Formats: sequence, C-alpha cells, structure tokens
Amino acid sequence: MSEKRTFSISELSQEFDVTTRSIRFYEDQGLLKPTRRGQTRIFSTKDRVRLKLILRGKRMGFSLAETKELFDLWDETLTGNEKQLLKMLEILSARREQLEQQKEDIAMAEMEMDTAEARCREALTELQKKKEEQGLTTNTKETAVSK
Amino acid sequence: MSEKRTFSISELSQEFDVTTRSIRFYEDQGLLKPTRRGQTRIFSTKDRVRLKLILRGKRMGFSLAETKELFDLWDETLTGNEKQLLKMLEILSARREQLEQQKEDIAMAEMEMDTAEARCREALTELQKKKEEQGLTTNTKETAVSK
DNA sequence: AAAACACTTTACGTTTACGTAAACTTTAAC
DNA sequence: GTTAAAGTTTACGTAAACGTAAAGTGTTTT
Repeated sequence: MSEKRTFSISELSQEFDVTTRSIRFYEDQGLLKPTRRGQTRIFSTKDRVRLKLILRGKRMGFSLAETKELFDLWDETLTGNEKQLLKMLEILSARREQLEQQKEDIAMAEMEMDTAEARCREALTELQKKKEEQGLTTNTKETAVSK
Repeated sequence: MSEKRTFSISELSQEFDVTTRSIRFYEDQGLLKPTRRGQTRIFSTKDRVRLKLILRGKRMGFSLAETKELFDLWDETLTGNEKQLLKMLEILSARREQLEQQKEDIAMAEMEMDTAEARCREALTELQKKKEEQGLTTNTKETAVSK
C-alpha cells in the first residue's frame, strides 16, 4: 500500500532545501523519528511527509512546538480513544479559525498592496511626464528636480 | 484630512492586546516613531496603523526586520525617486508571490484538515456503535474495551 | 591502504522577540 | 501634599531555531 522507499538525510535536505542541521534538530525535538542503520539515519515516507508538514507549518507561522503537538495528538488519536478524538476535533476547529484569520490577513494585505502599487505607478508616470517636458525644453544635467 | 487623534502607550496596548514592552521594543527597532511630551510617548494615527501592520505581519510569519524594511522603503518611496519606486514595485511583486504560496499552503492545510476531521468522526461513530452493542449485552463496569 | 566523502555526536554561539525586575519620574486623584 | 497610577530607562534573562566548529565513525573510490 504505502510506499516503502527510504531516504537519506542529504536527500531530504536537497529535496526540501533545508540544512541537515535542521533535520537533525527536528528529530531531536521529536518531530521526526528516523530508524537507524548503524548510526546512520534512515527516513521513511512518513518522515518525508512530516518534514513537508513542518516546513509548511513554518511558512504559515507555526512554531515547531505547535506542529509537534499536532503530530503527537494525531498519533494518539489513531489509538482510537474517545477523549483524544474529541480533543482532536476541537483543535481542528481552532486551527480552522486561525486559517480564517490568516485568509483575512492575506486579503487585507493584497488590497493594500494594490493601492500601494497604484500609487507607485502614478508617481512613476508623474516623473515620466516631467522628464519629457524637460527633454523638450532644456538639456542641462543638473536640474531643480533632483532636489 | 487624516485624523489628528493621539494615543497613549496603554491605549494601544489594550486595543491590540500587546504588551507595552513590545510597543517600546518596536519603537526601539525603528518601527514606530512616537513623539514625546516630556518623556512620555505620544502615538499618532500613523503609528497606530503601523502597529496594526506589524501585528498582521507577525501573524503572516514576517519578522520585524522584514516589516521594518517595508516601512522604510515605503517612506523612501514617498520621496518620489524613480529608483525607489521601481524597487518598491519589485518588492511588491515578490510579496505577492509569497502570498500566493501562503494561499496554497492554506488550501492544502484545509484539505488535510477535512480528511482528518472525517476520520475522527468515523472513528467516533465506530466507537459509538461498539458502546451500544455493549449496552445491550452486558453492564459490567470493567470491560475488555478499556484495554 | 590512503584519501575523499557522507554521516555522526557534542557542545557552545547567535539572533529574534520579547519577559521581568529595579529604580526613577510624571501625572492624576484625593 | 502625598499617595497611587501610569510611564520611563536600564539591564539582565530567556525560549526558539537553528549556525558553526570540532572531532570522530563508517563507506567507497582510487
């Protein structure tokens, strides 16, 4: 069913553009659980998925601790205890709220960037005009514009 | 035109639920520039807006340094230098890419949360069934289920 | 077998974003 | 006028997320 490929630390490092130091740190913090051959780490597809989730979490502003909490909870959830299941549902709902907030933030940011961009372009054509006028009237290097 | 209300540090602190320590820190880092009456800080509406932007930036995963860069650039941009204007447009475009990435991340997260929630609910109804069956057959306090 | 290379552990260093305490000044309330 | 509240500076502390040696252990390449 689920693939049984394995990955070395450098493979993951390259694929996701993250240092090996970081990967080892994530293991240290209990976010990844590679097995060993000798003392060399061997990462499963599950580890790979988790690494992807960790990095996405980071981009979304989640701390490693928060992400770990989710991982742990999800593992516990799989044991099927009712309390855990309910708690998971709660957390999921809380996360959804966070996502809604983030979507709002993004929407606001986009609007502000629109107006910012518009102002920039206005200012640019403004400058362009002045340049043209000058090009027609004078050609001196130092004009009043620069100051 | 733009309102000329002013704000005390505690007003802003309460309105945005952020400690005065943080606000002072933001000033220290050059993100806010309140004037003084004696040595007491007086914040303008512009400061208020910036504080809002700082906090939103944080929720979106931006560092204070990044936000400050934007502020500074925007201030420079207002002086109307062509180079600055073009640079601003570049940065805006880069930010837009980041926002697109974030939107993707959010969409992925939402999908995964959907399936996670579905699994939880399945597991719950599963448990519910077993409970009902038991309720019909036995009534002992200690059943094999707990282990 | 020696060199080169990837991987390992151990451990101290660094940056960011504040927390927290101490000691002081200003302003507002009684 | 004094007390309380709010504000200030100074400065040391801290947690998170790694960076950066240093020194050692396999592996495989020549």
